[in-house]
Amino acid sequence: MTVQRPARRATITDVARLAGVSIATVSRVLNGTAPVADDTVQLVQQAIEELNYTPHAAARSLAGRSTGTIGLLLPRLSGAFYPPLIRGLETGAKEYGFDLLIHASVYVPEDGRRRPVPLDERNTDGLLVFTDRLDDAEITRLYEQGFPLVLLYRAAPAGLKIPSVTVENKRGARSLVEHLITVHGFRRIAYLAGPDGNEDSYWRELGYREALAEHGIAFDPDMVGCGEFDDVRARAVVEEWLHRGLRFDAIFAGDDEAASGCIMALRQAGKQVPVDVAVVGFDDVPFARLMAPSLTTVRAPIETVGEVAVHQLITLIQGGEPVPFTLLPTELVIRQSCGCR
Amino acid sequence: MTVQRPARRATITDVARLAGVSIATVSRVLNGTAPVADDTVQLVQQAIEELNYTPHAAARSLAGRSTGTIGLLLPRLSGAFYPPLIRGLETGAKEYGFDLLIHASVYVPEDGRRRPVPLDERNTDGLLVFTDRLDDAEITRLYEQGFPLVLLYRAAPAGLKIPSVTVENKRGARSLVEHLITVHGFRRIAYLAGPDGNEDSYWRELGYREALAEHGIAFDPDMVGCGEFDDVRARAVVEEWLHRGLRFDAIFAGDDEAASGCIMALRQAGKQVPVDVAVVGFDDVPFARLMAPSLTTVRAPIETVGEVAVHQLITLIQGGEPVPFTLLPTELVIRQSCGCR
DNA sequence: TGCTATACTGAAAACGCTTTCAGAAAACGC
DNA sequence: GCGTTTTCTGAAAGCGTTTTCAGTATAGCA
Repeated sequence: MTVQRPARRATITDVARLAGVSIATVSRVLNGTAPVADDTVQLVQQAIEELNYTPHAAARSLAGRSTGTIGLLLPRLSGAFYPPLIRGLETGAKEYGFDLLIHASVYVPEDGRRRPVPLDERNTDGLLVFTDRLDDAEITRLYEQGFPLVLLYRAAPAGLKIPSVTVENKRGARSLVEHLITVHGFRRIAYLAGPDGNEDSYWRELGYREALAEHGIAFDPDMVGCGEFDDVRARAVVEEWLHRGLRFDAIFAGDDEAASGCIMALRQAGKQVPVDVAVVGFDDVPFARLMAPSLTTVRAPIETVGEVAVHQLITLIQGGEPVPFTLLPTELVIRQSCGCR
Repeated sequence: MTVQRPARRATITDVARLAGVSIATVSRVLNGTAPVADDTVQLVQQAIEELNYTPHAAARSLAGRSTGTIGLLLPRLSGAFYPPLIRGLETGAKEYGFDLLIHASVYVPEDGRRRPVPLDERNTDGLLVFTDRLDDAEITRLYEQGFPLVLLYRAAPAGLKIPSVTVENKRGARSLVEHLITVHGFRRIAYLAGPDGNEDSYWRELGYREALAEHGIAFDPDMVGCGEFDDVRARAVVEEWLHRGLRFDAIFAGDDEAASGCIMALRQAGKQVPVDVAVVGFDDVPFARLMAPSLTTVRAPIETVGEVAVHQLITLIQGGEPVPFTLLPTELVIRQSCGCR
């Protein structure tokens, strides 16, 4: 019976002492980096078991080993869009035995100076970058250092060969708006853009404009507002439109989240969707089919994006050659909010 | 013009050299742990600026400083339930200038041995524990070590004074089921439990049973299935019930996620909600009001749970006295899926 | 049998930081 | 002007790992 130690976490030294070997040996059995005699392995493993030892991640990464962890940088985590993405990432990470550490950068650089991101080359083996907060300078630095990076829903800064994975935004948006025009005969279609500088939004707007042009409808800047892919923002914009007396027979809400905001605003104002005005979204998040009316949207394979991204990242980490650019197909999903059926 | 260094990250030594001081001094201006002459501070800050230096978190935590980070341990991250929770946590963390690192433990201890959790006392200042994966032994160890811990939606293991925050599950469930009974006259009400061992589920079932008993309805074990708070699981269970010919006029789905699964199963089978069978959920996640039919449920202040939890944790971190147990009130939200209006 | 390659092991340096200790310089009190 | 604080600073130890280097047995081979 040994005396009860203070509940201090066991270190490699404790293990070594208990097993009667040097810490170097313990490290070796831990990592399998050099041959160790079977008996010794036994001893060490017993000691590890007994002390309930786990290596100190910080120390390990300090000493320059891999961390077995990949990081995800997000602007935020609220919204129906993220769960499927995360699920895809989890699936991918799990498959390769990596841990996923997530940082939602809630910080706005209010005081002018941006706070350092707590996830970087020193505590992860690679980074998935979704946020546009991480500026190009930081990305460039990491890239030049050879640190594995994969970009989600955004293209690499000019000149950098960083793999990125995204979806066919333009094509999806275009077919969606074309449906509105050709099937339902709508001509006054409003668009709710995403956050400023958002690439998804940029391409979706392009698809929207192309569809308009294709069918001889003039683009009217008054018909585009900024819903920021957010339900409350979108709601406010639509309320403002209504208040202003803007006429439209359909709204392409930018994404599903914003679509739900539109519907709430319209309902509040006594308008029926889709008979008075049609509303369509983008993404096909899980609740889209459950909404009243069920939402016509574009299915973006969000979960697949996650899986592919992790796959690319881990390929990179393991020294392989990743696919530089992945564009996942989108698919029109006709339900009722456009006026069908 | 200095020669372009390899894109190696600057260390404290680089800063010290550039500023012409010792690393100790740099550390001091960084942390304000001892008085430093104004001129020296200037010099050091200039050097930091120039080298774009950020301290190495791992090294810092190794050397025994606080990390400015709190960790969140979750079983998973997919599902409509999490976004509001996370939003609350983010709000709270931001308020105190802490970073939030999230680990969704996707790992099942398949090979018998549980993998170490990558978030612990060595890389965070405190931990929010949601998952039931983290076993009592580990919790106990951390607790005895004096490490700040707050439990979400679960009570502390016997004897440990760990603050926990949760919602009035029993009361909410009870009033929900009573509504079904007294207002709509339902007698055959099925219940979909959550994952095994889940405390929320335990209390909700208790509320369900109490309501039944109160109104002289016998509890029938055949009428409870396991939906695991998951839409696809719930859907499967309801399909199986239908297949088996189980009779029920209402389903209390355990949570909103499961409720949406129920509705899909029923719709698939040609049953109308709520005229053929009523469905009610729990949580009032954002999409509940948008569903068709809109979901009668119990509003659990998920976001508030997050905020309160962070608050408690940070109180603990800063050496204060936290509230040992917080029980947030729930509120019945009547919509249409129960048959009202 | 003697020599060499191989299996195994430990000492010690290194990773980037914080902190203690002690010393030097400046300020203060009389 | 002299002792005594106080302010400021640097050297060095230590945090828990990995890894290099230098061994010492042991096995293999002629």
